[in-house]
Amino acid sequence: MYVDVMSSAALHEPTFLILAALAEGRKHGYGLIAEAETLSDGRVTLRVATLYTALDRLRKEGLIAPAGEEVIDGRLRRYYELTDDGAATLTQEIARMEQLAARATVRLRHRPGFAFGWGGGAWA
Amino acid sequence: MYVDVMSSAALHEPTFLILAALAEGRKHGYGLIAEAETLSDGRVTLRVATLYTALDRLRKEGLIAPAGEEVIDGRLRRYYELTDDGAATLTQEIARMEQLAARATVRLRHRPGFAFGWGGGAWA
DNA sequence: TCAACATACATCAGTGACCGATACATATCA
DNA sequence: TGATATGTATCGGTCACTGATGTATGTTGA
Repeated sequence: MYVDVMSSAALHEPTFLILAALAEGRKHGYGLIAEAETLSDGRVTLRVATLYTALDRLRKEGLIAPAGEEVIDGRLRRYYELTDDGAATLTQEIARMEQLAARATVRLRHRPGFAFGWGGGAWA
Repeated sequence: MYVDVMSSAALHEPTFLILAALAEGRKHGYGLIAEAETLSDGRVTLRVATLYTALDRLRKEGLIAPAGEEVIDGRLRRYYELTDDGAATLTQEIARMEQLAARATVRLRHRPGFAFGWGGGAWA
């Protein structure tokens, strides 16, 4: 299998959400859309075009793999699951995000004219 | 000024690095390339084409602003700085990344067949 | 009963951020 | 003097994402 081990290209958000959603276990297309919405607190709605092209691409890259088909209520479901390579990539991506977030936070605190209320910020 | 407050589109890595690099204070083009390289541990080299198109776009969006020009050793330097909107966007993006990273981590731990050694992982 | 809606699959053409290549100018170094 | 580093900037190509569209079945409500 051909795996670009040294790839450092950051995952786009929809792609990340697909891998993260599959981390729990196998899911089918529409299940992934629902899970991505949950993961992002409703911020991101996976579009079908994005989903199916991403699914195809990730399968070719060996990050996910088909995991059976079922017919539920007369409707076909195609399942996918994370491969070990996919889990490794996701792990790497999480580490990248955490490190960048941490470093950006430090720099923001050092910002000249740093203020606690910069207008429009919601601290929940 | 027109600001898309509810924008939920994730920043791409180069764009994020530019904003994060500017969080410390004003910087010029080549300074940003160096800072982005530092921030990403040498993983990401900002390309000039990416840099200048992003600088233009971010300026139009009001996230950064020109912050003076200088001539050092006969070479022109154009400086940029974060606007308050830019700092707010960066803050929001950091929160998004941290939340997604945390949630993805939880799901990965619940992964069926979860193993500690999945091949190729470097725990430093 | 039949139209509207939800579930579930899929494709096509357009957009926009990113990137390799290229260009120009000045300073330094071998 | 030719290569390398710093500094600016543009052009055309690639590719992930997206809006629109298509097909099919099951459910819900007037």
